[in-house]
Amino acid sequence: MKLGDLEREVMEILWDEPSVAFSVRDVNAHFPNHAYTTILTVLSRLSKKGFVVETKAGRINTFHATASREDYITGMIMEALSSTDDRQAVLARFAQSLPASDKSFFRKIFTRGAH
Amino acid sequence: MKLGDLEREVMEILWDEPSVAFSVRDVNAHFPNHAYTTILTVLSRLSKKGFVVETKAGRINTFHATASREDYITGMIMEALSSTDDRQAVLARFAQSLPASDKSFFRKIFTRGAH
DNA sequence: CCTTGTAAACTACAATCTGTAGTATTTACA
DNA sequence: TGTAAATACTACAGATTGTAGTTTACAAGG
Repeated sequence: MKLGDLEREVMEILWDEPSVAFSVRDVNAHFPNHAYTTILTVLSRLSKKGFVVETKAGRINTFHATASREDYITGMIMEALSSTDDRQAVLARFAQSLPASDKSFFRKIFTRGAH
Repeated sequence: MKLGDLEREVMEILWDEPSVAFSVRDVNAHFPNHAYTTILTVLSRLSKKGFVVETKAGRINTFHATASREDYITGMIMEALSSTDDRQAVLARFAQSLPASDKSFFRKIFTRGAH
């Protein structure tokens, strides 16, 4: 599922500290230009979309991300990849487009382990 | 830039035959359930978005994709990748998530060439 | 040249998504 | 039990997209 700009910005906050249970107020503290209820709405929608989990702690609801940023981004990449039936063409083009530092990182990953 | 469902379906037609100059009628032939003007609108929007080029051939406009499907998908992947400051974490997760066939394809790619 | 059929341009509209936030309601605690 | 804070509910506007009608242009044939 796709995220809007503000939704994504809120996720960034939660992703940065996966182990923290954020109250609406906590998140809102990062967005001084937005109303409390705006953040509340966004968090509710993120919950409905499955990106965050809402936990009742007393009368306060707290939120944390259900998956990591890496998972989310990887998911997007996989989704993009799945939209072709010529994966290798895409993978090749992708590999070619990477900056040298990413290439050497991949080289390390793929030359380790099973051959 | 993002494509809607129908926009994407139309692009698939053009991507499948990059060298063909499609008239609106040609494209519409692939979408019997859609009105001619619907396809015309979609192609115009794709043109405005830069995904297709419109060429006047006599009084008929023809369209072809400006980039390949591989380019488009690679672009989406790159965009996803650019949205983190920990590329390696994402790349590692990504590599790990690939099916074995993709992994071995990558292994081939990255063990060739400069070491 | 005038008609006619096709092509393109222009206009319109509804559904959905997202940002935005006010208002109403609940509830824990002092 | 009153009050402050938190949540739930409701609302709305702008952008995007699917959808297509209406209007205009125009080329070719009679």
